[in-house]
Parts: sequence; structure tokens; C-alpha cells
Amino acid sequence: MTTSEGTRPAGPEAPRLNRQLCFAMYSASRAATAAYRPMLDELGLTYPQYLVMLVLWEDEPRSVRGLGEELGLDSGTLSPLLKRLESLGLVERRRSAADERRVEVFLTAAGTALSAQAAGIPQRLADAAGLSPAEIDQLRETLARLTAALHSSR
Amino acid sequence: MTTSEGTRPAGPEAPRLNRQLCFAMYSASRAATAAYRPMLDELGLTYPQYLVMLVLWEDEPRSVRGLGEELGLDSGTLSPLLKRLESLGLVERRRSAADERRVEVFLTAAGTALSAQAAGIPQRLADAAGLSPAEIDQLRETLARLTAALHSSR
DNA sequence: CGCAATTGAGTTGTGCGCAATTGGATTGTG
DNA sequence: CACAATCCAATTGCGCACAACTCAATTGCG
Repeated sequence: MTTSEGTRPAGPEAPRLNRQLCFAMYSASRAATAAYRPMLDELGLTYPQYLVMLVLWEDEPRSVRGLGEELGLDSGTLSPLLKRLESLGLVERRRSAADERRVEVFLTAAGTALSAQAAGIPQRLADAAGLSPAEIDQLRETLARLTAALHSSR
Repeated sequence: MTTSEGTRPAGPEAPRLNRQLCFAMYSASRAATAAYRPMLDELGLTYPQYLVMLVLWEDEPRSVRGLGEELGLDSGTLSPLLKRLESLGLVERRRSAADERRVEVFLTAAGTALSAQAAGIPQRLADAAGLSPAEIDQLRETLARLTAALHSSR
């Protein structure tokens, strides 16, 4: 029977075309996480834990809410992650005195010290990426625009 | 040469620079998955399940091993995922007669039929991406090169 | 042929990511 | 001031990812 899709040019290879764009992002993201893994293993961190530490190394303390906005993660992800960072002795969580709903996340001395050990990671990953600085820059800019467009399309 | 401070490592802001490249990929990948979610909800699929179906819509049957190579996933991820697709009535798994170690994944009639319902998704996502076809093409190419470089750097 | 090494799928355990819900704290409005 | 609406963190439940492991089937090698 004839399909009812006369208005759309949805040929049999349309799904295949699409897979290439989004699958490329999915693959690249997992490849990057995998490339980080051996370096982060030396620090005893996972990649999302490393992202949280990067934010805290910039500015501290941060509320759980603030970390979530910065990273695009909610408390369902952050609460157990922060609990693990706390049990590693890298951060400390304290209820805000001004607003008892908020939990402030502080770095411990060990958490602050870990920054020095992590300092070499960016360069090591840039070396593994095999892209020129200009390409990296452009890739980052395009991805940021794409992310913003996808978020605002809801 | 623009913004090329990459030669000066280990400064206090090095971690911040790094976060931008890899965090951009991490964010973009999650934003894309989120953009797919409402469309895939209509099909009752998750994004990884959709990827598996895309491969099967191209060529069927595929072994678990073959799917894993195509998608970069191992049996620890695929086995339970395929079990869920089977319980949805979209695929069927059968031991290969030629090699009893292999499991061949076949589409059911319902699995084949779902392809028509999924046909509109690529265009809908491309619209949400807000990038020109040329930009999409270049992004895909750069990501593919990056993924290959990261994999071969091990 | 006989048996060790390899292969393929599955299972287990850990840690995200995200939707939905809970429960206590705060804010806004009458 | 009262109290409903909102806010914030935590919890629960489900589905990936991925490492490590198990077990059966197959292959390779003497």
C-alpha cells in the first residue's frame, strides 16, 4: 500500500543520514570520557566528579543548586555524587545558616591540593585530541551554539 | 595563533580552559539526547535503543557482536538493552546455528513497521539544531576525526 | 585427535543521568 | 499573622556505560 508521507521527503536513507550527526556527538563524548579515564583514575575521580571539582576549584563554596546550574545536572545526580566526593575526603557539605534549605559544598584541604595534581590533564588530553588549537576553538564554539539551540527548542 | 596560551601549562586557570572543550561535548551530547527524548517517547524507545534500531533498519539480522562494533558498545550494555527491545516485541534473538556462541538479532514485523514512525525524527531534530547543513557536515566530520584520534591515543 | 587459548554472550557491581516524589524551609499574599 | 505556593536537597526507580567475571562454543596447535 502507499504510505501517507507524500508531504515529507523521508526516503529510506533519511534515518541513516541523521544517525551520522547525533551518533558522532554520542561517540565523541564517550571517547573523550574514555580518554580522561586513565588520567582521572590516578586522582581517584570519575569524569562527572572531575567536572564538579573544576567548578569548585574556580569558586568555592557553591550550593548544590549552583553546581547544578553550572553543569546542567539536577540533585538526583549531584546528591549521591557529592556524597561520594565527601566520603573521599575532598569536599564537605554544610547546611547554610542563612537558608536552611541550601547545602553549601566546601573544598577540604585535600580537595584543594588535588588541583595541583590535575593541572597536567588538559594538556595531555589536548595532545590526544589531534586537532589544531583553531579547530578546537571552532568545535567548542559550534557545540556551544548547538547546545543552546537544542535547549531553547523546547 | 589566536588565543594560543596552550604552551603555558599548569597556571591556575589551566583547568578552566580545559573544561570548555570537553564540557562542551558532554553538554551537547546530553542536550541532543534530551531533544530526542520527547520524539522517542512517542515510539517508546530510549536513545540507545533507537540507535540499535537504526542499525537493524539498515541491515538485519545482526549479531550482538556486530551491533557492538557498529555502536562501540559491549555486551554488558547490549545484552540487557536487547532483552528490553525483545520484551517490547520489536526484535527477536536466536542462537546462530552455524556458531552456537553467536546470537543473531532479527526485527519482528512490529520492529520493521516502527521505521515508518521514526522517519520524521531526523528532520525534526535538524530543525531544532539551528545549524546550517554545511555547519552540521563540518561538525560531524570534526567529531569523527576527534573520536578516531582519541581512540587511537591509547 | 586432544587440549589449551580464544571468542561471544551474559551477569554482576558501580556510577552516572533524569523523571518523579518526598519533606522540610522559605516566601508571597491576604 | 496564617497558610498556600514555592523552593531546595534528597530519595527512588529505571536505563544506560563500562569493568570484571563466568561459562559455553569454537579454534588453533602440537
